[in-house]
Amino acid sequence: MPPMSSKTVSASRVTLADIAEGCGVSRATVSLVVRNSPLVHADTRAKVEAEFKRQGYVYNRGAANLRQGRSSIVALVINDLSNPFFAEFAAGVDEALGEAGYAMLLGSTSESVARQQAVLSSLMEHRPAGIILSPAEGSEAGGVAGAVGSGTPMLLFNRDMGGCGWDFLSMDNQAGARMATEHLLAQGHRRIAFYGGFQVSSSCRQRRLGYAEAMAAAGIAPEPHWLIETAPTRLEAARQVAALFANDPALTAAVAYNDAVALGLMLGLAGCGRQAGRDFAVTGFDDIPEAAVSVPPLTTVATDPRELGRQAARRLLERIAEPAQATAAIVAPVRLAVRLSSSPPL
Amino acid sequence: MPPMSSKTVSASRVTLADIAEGCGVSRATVSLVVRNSPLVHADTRAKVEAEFKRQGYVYNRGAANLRQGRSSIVALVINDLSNPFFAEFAAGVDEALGEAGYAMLLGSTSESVARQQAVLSSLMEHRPAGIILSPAEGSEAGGVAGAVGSGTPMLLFNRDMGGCGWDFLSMDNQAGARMATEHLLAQGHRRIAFYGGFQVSSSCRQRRLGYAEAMAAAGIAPEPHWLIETAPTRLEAARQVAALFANDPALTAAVAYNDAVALGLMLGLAGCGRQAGRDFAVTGFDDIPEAAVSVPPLTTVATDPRELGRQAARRLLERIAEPAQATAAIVAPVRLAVRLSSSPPL
DNA sequence: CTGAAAGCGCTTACAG
DNA sequence: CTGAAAGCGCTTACAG
Repeated sequence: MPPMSSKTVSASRVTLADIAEGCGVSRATVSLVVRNSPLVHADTRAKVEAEFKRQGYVYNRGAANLRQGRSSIVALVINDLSNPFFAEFAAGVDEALGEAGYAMLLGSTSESVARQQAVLSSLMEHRPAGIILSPAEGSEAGGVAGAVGSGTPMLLFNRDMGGCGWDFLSMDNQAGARMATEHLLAQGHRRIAFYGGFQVSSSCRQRRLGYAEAMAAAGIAPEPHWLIETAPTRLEAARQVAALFANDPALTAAVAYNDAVALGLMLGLAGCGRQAGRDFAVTGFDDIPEAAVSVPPLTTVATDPRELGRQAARRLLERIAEPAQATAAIVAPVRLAVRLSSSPPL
Repeated sequence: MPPMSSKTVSASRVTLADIAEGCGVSRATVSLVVRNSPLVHADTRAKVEAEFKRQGYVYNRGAANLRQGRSSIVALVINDLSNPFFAEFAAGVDEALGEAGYAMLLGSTSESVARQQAVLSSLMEHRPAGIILSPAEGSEAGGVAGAVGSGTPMLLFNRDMGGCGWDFLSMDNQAGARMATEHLLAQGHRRIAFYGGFQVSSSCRQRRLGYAEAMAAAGIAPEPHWLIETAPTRLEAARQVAALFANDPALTAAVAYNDAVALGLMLGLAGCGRQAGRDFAVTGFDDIPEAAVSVPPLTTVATDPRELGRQAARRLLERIAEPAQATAAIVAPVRLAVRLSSSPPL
């Protein structure tokens, strides 16, 4: 006599075979139902679906992927999730991935190249269909390629690593810095510094390029000491403010590498007896939430990180669908949010 | 004649069998090597590991998990990644999970119960070893249980849903609000409102409780209209400020539900001819980055969301290791960050 | 439209 | 310490 079991279902151990047996069809048929194949008769489908409910069936996508030799996972590797810019980016990636039926595996590197290698290797063991990587500062193409291999489509975000056949998405750093500089020029500033960031980073180079472009167009040749390098953090930016005026006390404005640097700069200005937005103009880059509420509110180049995330995911999915297509470098537009920190010179 | 292939390895299609064949051992042996079994001879291990390198082998954790009937993935489901509090929390979860060799599958719900159901169901198909869920506003235990089943350990974060045999981790809302209220009382305030949040949310109820406790201890019976409900957003908080003074223009301070509400409240005060930190004291909750740089800087209850994330992950991993143990409600301590927004009354 | 058999890449007993 | 066989839960041809 069979036991009166399977009324209470044992924790999601229900398999396709159980369903098949439960309603008297083959496993193949159940498999077709689960994947919405039109081959199966409506009555059969209904019967099978009722059995799904009854037994509490949960599809095992891992098993399916193993058999099919594909994957419904995309890995996102980010330097710093606690940076709101990347958090928004991740939210955008998740959004677009979810729509396409992919799940997102997330890893973070804390800007450490060593951790990045470890995280990439570990994520690869889950056989993602593709990877979105925002490279840690100082990443090298060789190391990353070694961890990822050549079989997994990858899209680089924010920092390029020398065309290794990967797609690359970034915001238009050059145009952004150009817009910020042009804005300051339009306010009547002439002696404008470019403040902060590491020269080695591609985003810093691009922003400096935009700055130089605008200055040149205005017929101004920036002095070498108008270019000040600092770690891209608030604290470091605040510390270096003295260096800004050491060589040229007549500077009246600065295009900061990013908002963190700009906020640090504004803080440091006070220590030099100057006040941002009053006797010195500052612009930032990123438009982090704080920018709108700082004192004074910070004029900055606004990007839409969530939209960037969506774009990154969509582009990667395209490549997953068609791996052979040519590699692309996508540049997303930016806009200037003008606030009080960028007033005309005295 | 065999082809001279396999010099350039075809994109990570290398399997254990290839390695076994490549160095003349059985697949079982290679499997033992990959899992660091002490059973295998050092020479054999070295030979196999050399072959890993040579062929560029990547372990397929999905296949291993399928066979072993376990999982090395944990799913994190969060209401809003663009909220820095949750982003930090996620970073902490990721950190602790990584240390333990787990990968993190991330989903976000945008505070939508419907999306939460969809996300949970979708993530379950990847057979996570456990789930950390920060429930969307209005979640019900039944729905969540339906999507997750009873076989997967789950830890709830931040919002409880009526003891369904799940672990629950939250910060000490009650103590935090009590501390904030006591601080205002110590400054000499008596007519103190509790401002913002939805009464239905457990965190709001707990904070109100802490507020009431401190008031009672000071011998003050809060008037009913000192409790003002608003959506927990800056905008809504700013809009409702008039309501605050409609019934009682003599209020001198408010304990705000969280920092967003507090910042909105401070904004709205200006519209009523008052100034936070000068003729009205405000405290917040969360210590978001903006709190330190707002004008005036916001006194607030600081939590350490990254540490909360680590704790959540560690607790979940414990339960995964030992599913039978009793369910726990973990309350993480908080501290008060005193700043200028909470000055004494005029 | 449905069923029996083989296989995805791994691990697990079970012998040796 | 190593090997041959079976199986995790699914899908894929291939017959019917």
